Amino acid sequence: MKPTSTYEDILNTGYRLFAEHGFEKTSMTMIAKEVKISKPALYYHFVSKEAMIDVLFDEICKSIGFTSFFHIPNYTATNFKERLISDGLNIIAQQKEDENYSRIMHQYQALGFRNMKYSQKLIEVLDGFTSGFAGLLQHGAAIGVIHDTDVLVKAQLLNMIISSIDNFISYGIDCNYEDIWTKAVHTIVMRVEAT
Amino acid sequence: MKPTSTYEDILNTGYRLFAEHGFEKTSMTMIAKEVKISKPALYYHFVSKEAMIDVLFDEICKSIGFTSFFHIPNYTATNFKERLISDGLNIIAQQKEDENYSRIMHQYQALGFRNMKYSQKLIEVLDGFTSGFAGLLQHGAAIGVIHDTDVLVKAQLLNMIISSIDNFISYGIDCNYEDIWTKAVHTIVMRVEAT
DNA sequence: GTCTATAAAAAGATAGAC
DNA sequence: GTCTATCTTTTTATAGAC
Repeated sequence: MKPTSTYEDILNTGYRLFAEHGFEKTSMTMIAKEVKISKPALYYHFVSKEAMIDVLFDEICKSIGFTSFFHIPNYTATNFKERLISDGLNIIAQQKEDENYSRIMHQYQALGFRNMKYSQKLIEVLDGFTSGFAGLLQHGAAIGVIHDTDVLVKAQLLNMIISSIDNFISYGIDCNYEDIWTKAVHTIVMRVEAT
Repeated sequence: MKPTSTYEDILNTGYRLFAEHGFEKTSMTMIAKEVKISKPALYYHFVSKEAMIDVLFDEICKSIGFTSFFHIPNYTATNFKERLISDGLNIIAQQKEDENYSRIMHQYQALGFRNMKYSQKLIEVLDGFTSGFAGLLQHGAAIGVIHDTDVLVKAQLLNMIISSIDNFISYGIDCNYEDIWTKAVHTIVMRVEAT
């Protein structure tokens, strides 16, 4: 999958430049110059600009599923709430760390409006979070720490809050996201407990 | 602001083509052809492609503020919850109606990563929704229909849910958004009332 | 695997006539 | 206000040598 070091170098540089300037405003010339190789050398590794964008997309999609952040078996009756909060905070921390991630994902989202091959995967990821949260809440109900009412809607609300926090961070809006997520978990999942 | 009919024609066509193909993939030639005028005629009305994109952005921003959807004076003790739900459903209905809107706004959001003149206005709109919801909840607390605890966080959560619903709709994800918003209002704002 | 040189197409924008 | 014709720049991509 990654035979040469140049190949990896190109992918990393492409990731950064595409995030910074967008797909259209990033030319193959720019990438070649940044990697310090010639344009034909670049085309030796990637048959076209689109192919490079697609490989990059596949690589990114590998690491952003629900199961990359939430491991249901780790959730017990005693740690359920704290674990849900901290795993969510983990996503937030990761988004804050790499701001190129949000930028490039917005590019793929825009591409998705015109090409289903992008939107399909993105929808899969989003749906994965909803069903992931639903499974997690179901598990919480099974071990008796939360109510089992409206599980799907609650899962969708959690997914939407996490998605929006990511979005707001990418805008550069300065909120106390940790506080928001914590309160969201309390409000949506733990409404029967004390405030 | 809109002297000629051709001018409006260009703006409407630009809105549609930019939404469908993106800013970069929509050339001035395409727009001219679609409006059935020549390219120089197009440049007579808009000094550059960027100027056209900017005018379009201003026009859109005029109509998407919090106050376009929520009118606090209309909220009374008896209709508070129902009004909050129905005004939100109104936004959802509007997003569903014009799918070009979400598409073009994503383009502006992508531009905002590289040019503050776009992100600033977008952030203003988002912040406007948060402070708008906060004012609305404060009003609700003043007339005694909801608790006045965590008003800002609740406002941010409502904003995030509405933003995400818009986002999910633009992805083409098929949920019962009306149900989600209704439950969100019940859960976040009305948690002391009966389910 | 990498290079120099170059093709081929398309973009934004303008000159100047009507 | 609108046109035909054209300029200038930049883009993706390739031919062919090393």
